[in-house]
Amino acid sequence: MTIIKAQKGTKDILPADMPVWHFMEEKANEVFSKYGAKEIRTPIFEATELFARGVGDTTYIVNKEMYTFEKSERSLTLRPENTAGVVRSFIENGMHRLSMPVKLWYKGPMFRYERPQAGRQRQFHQVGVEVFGIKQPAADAEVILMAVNYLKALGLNDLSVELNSLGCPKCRDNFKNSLKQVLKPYLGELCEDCQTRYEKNPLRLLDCKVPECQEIFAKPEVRNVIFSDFICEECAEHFNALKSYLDELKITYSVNKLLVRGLDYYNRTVFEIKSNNLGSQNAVCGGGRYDSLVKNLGGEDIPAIGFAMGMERLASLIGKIEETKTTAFVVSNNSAEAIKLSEELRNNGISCEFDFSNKKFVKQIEKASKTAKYAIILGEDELKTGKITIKNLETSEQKTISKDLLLSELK
RNA sequence: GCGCCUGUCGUCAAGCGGUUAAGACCUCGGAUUGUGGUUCCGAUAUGCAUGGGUUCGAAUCCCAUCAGGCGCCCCA
Repeated sequence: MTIIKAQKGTKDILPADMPVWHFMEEKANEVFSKYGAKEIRTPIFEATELFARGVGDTTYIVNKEMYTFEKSERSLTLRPENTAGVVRSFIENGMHRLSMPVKLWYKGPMFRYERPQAGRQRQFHQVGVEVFGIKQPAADAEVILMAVNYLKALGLNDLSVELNSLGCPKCRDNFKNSLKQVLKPYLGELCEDCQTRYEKNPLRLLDCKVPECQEIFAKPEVRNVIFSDFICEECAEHFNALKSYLDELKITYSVNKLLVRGLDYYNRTVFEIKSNNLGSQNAVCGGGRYDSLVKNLGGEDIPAIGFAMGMERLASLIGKIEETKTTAFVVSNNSAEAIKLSEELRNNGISCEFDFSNKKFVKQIEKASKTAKYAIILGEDELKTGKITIKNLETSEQKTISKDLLLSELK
């Protein structure tokens, strides 16, 4: 019999990992609620077309990394990210008629067919926020604030915020054109990837790491274009306003002109939060503004901005959190009495286990000391006298009391 | 999709061509038939990811496959 194993790039989240995951989930609810965000859960699979139109059919994710399958002549895809799904739901449920802003947060598994490595799995989890309906830069600031404060609530401080503005479609086109123009003479020298990027998505040229391409980008005339303030007056105003909000809020950030992000829907503000303790997959958070996505997916013309964080990456930064012990463990050789007493305690809100196999008391207490705070000893002596012995397993204090007093002892 | 490295019990590992496949933790049992976290004993791999090969002889060398790690790519 061959043993069936978890599929490549997937992982069990085991009981020992749960305290960290519960911590991340509880903090998400706690922090995002403070900003008025409500949780939303959208389906794990959607129409393939949603991602092609939403995320963008020239993106790496949509082209190479989607889990797509056919069912009843429909093409379905396991979601590689959740923004498209949330936007779909926003439109479908008529949320544009709610009073703006509509703030939604989510958590859940995402799927991308990639080569796994540290901090990168095929099934992974994201927690994220989407804010709809506000075009003013204060919304950008608030969204970044939500991300930063969530990370703070998790106790993560050694992080840096990077910021950029991609401009609006208009000024971005100008930038793309001047970029293409200045690179034209060097086209033959660029790497293969960059040659396709040149045609399909010139912005992505900026994050190429091939040394030869970097050399070309370092040439003064190319550099001048890359680092030029290409964005139009309105976009620049938006970006400046955002920066001054962040300055006033004492959020430290750095502007990274090369920050582009791989999803097509972004415009104006994009940002990333990175950790220095993660190896090469070091981005814990990525996000930005996507003012035309709602409209492009058939909804009203509603601006939006959001971010997503990789929960596995967060978990590895948080480290280990101890499992909580159950409160009581009933030590007894009388299963009938033990199960009755245990259930009574549980009905009063006290977590409790008991020994099923009538092992020796030594063994039972040993087990109790590993999993519980109190041993409740219900042996022959106690059964005869109608009393109960309670032992605090941390302090070794022990007393025999009448059964009615047990609950107040445990509270 | 590409490159480099790794694969011995549930876990961490020693072993580097001839060993009875160390050791530690966990688990289970006993010392201790009603008192734990210390101690002491004992049990637990005919097996070294899988399949081929080389050799008198392979966990040890070679090849393939699978899985994992890291980097590129990409991204959370």
